[in-house]
Amino acid sequence: MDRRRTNENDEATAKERPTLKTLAFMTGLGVTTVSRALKDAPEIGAETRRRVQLVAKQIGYRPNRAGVRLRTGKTNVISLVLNTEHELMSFVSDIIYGVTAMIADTPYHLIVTPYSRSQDPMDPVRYLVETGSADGIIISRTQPNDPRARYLLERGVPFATHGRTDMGLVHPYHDFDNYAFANEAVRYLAATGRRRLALLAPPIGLTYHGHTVNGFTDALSEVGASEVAFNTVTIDHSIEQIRMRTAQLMRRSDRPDGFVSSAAASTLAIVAGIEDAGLKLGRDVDVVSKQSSELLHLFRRELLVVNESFRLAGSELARAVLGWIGGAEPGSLQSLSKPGEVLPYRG
Amino acid sequence: MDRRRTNENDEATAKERPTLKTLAFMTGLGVTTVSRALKDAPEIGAETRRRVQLVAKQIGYRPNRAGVRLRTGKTNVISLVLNTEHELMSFVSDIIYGVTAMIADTPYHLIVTPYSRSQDPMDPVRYLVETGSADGIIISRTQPNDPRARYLLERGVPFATHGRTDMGLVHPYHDFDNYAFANEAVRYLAATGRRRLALLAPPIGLTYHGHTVNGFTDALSEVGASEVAFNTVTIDHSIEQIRMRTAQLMRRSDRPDGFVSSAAASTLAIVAGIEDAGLKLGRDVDVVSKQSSELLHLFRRELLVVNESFRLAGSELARAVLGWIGGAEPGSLQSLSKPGEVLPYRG
DNA sequence: TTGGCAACCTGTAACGTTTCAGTATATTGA
DNA sequence: TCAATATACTGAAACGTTACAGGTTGCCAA
Repeated sequence: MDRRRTNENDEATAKERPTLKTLAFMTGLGVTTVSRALKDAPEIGAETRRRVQLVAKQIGYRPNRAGVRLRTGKTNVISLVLNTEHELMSFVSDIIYGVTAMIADTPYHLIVTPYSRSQDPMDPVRYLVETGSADGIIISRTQPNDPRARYLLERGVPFATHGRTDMGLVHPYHDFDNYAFANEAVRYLAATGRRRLALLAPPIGLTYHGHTVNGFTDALSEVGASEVAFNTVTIDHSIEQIRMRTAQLMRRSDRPDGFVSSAAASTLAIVAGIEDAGLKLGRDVDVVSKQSSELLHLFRRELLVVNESFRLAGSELARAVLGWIGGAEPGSLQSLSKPGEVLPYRG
Repeated sequence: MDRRRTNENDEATAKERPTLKTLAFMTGLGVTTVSRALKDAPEIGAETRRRVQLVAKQIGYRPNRAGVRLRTGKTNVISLVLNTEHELMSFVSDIIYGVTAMIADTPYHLIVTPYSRSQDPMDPVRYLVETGSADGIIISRTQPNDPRARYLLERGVPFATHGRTDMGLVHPYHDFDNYAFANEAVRYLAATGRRRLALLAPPIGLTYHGHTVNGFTDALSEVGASEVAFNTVTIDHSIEQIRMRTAQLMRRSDRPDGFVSSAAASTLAIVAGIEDAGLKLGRDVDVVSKQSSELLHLFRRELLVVNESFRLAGSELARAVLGWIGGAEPGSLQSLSKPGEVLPYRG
């Protein structure tokens, strides 16, 4: 069916959505002039410009996205690429809010492009590039040698990564300083007398796994504490698995007296495992955990927390992508968020 | 700048993305024929049809979204409208996954359209409709008399609501049976001897506030238990406020011995408040709570939970919207999800 | 007066798609 | 044999936008 408007002439009191043609008719100008006037082109007279813009505002003109996109290739879309199995709930929610807050006053829309375990993480990225579905892309779960980043750089598609790469290539990113987090967590535990520490790390393969492990081990040797290996699970594992492994670990004679945990949900599992083994948090063992919302202290007061804002990450990532689209240098669009102090429960 | 391709003729080994014109050249047919062949139009010869489709698949032809959208008005977009202040974290994450899972094998993209406290909830909906930005809309935080639903029905825009309305108008929805939830929660508590119950309800104004309250009060009179008013806070309030109000309540002599809570995060606050008052969960008071992920039992084993799947909600809402777009009767696209049993901690 | 030039404006074409109104060829009915 | 009809295909136009290549004025210098 053809959805063409019934009033072929735009003279009728247009109930239809106004277009450049409508504006051209109303102002008595050509569509070209109207188009340029709306973008403040210098070859349009100042008075005409103001007049066109006034009328446009009055009748609520909004450029047709499909028209612009077809003609220019510009989609005015940012895509957030998410793994549907392994992203943290709080991550998804907060990063979306961060991104949408940043693009709120722009013409950009946010589309969410998912991929699942069964798929190559490259799939959604390739899809977006090949179909020209977005002007900019945000990817998470960044790897040291990340084929997605490499591919996007090759294609010249603006993007930003949540987490850094380590390929000698320059691109926008936002990252939380997980080295500092793990380092400070260890120091804090050591300062309270804990000497045998275990780390529940991010999944191997992601860049911040390395950062976290390095921060952890560096601090261990600096404070003279030792590590109790706990690398059969990562924060990608299920609650049940982490809990079971923790309980297992805590029943050994060489059990740790301190944990550093990279994710809040995993921390719930660690604590459950500790208690399964009949031990008591705060007495037998301390746990320092990252969290993105203020829930862990409700869970157990004895927990020690470090806050990481995913909302900030979302905003920064969106800012970076928009900046790149706007012509800024990719190298100038990198940010690293420092962890705050390790926080015990405050009254 | 004009981004027109350098090879004006499509004869060159097209490094560019193939279009109908490319296919037309390769098959020796006209673009019209190609277009129709791809949609299995009956007036195209069976052999030609197969040939075109084969070539299209071979070279990876994908219709240009902007072209289709400009010509037909079809956007192939579903928009999820979210409140950035009050949606639950788990809700956002799971509903997005549910929706994306359902639209994965369709040409649809999901865009997230946010609105904040300061805005009229109608704003994003009006924006979407006026700019024709989506073929279908999913809205949450549904009200008994919901102006968004009324508006979308008037405009004939396909949509589905998370939660029901009560305006005598028929439209697709998915809802969790919160009446049954509250009812069964009360019965369970009563069966364990609890007699003075408090309800932490959804925010007044949303339809499921009424459902929940009704299920609660109906069950109260059926089992002969009494209500302890707890309506100074709702699940929209902050953790701190709920906690404080709970503690306040629990210090009164006529304190409740059972709670029904409509959201997991709020339950954490309730428990904290209970403990602030020096009381013990499971001994002095029991709490039945909805949850959307299996975390509450890690938090306190004594909690009693009822599961609500937001992922299911996302899938069902997407299915409903797609169904409406596909021409199904709105009235046939309604679903109500029954709560499972109240679950105590299982070893 | 005229040529040159700046300032301001305009028509046409094109992006990729679908619909409309055909055309050409083969097939049928009488 | 010829017209009517069915089958298979096609060109042109249009959706709304922007880039290109102009077109008019009016003014100034020569």
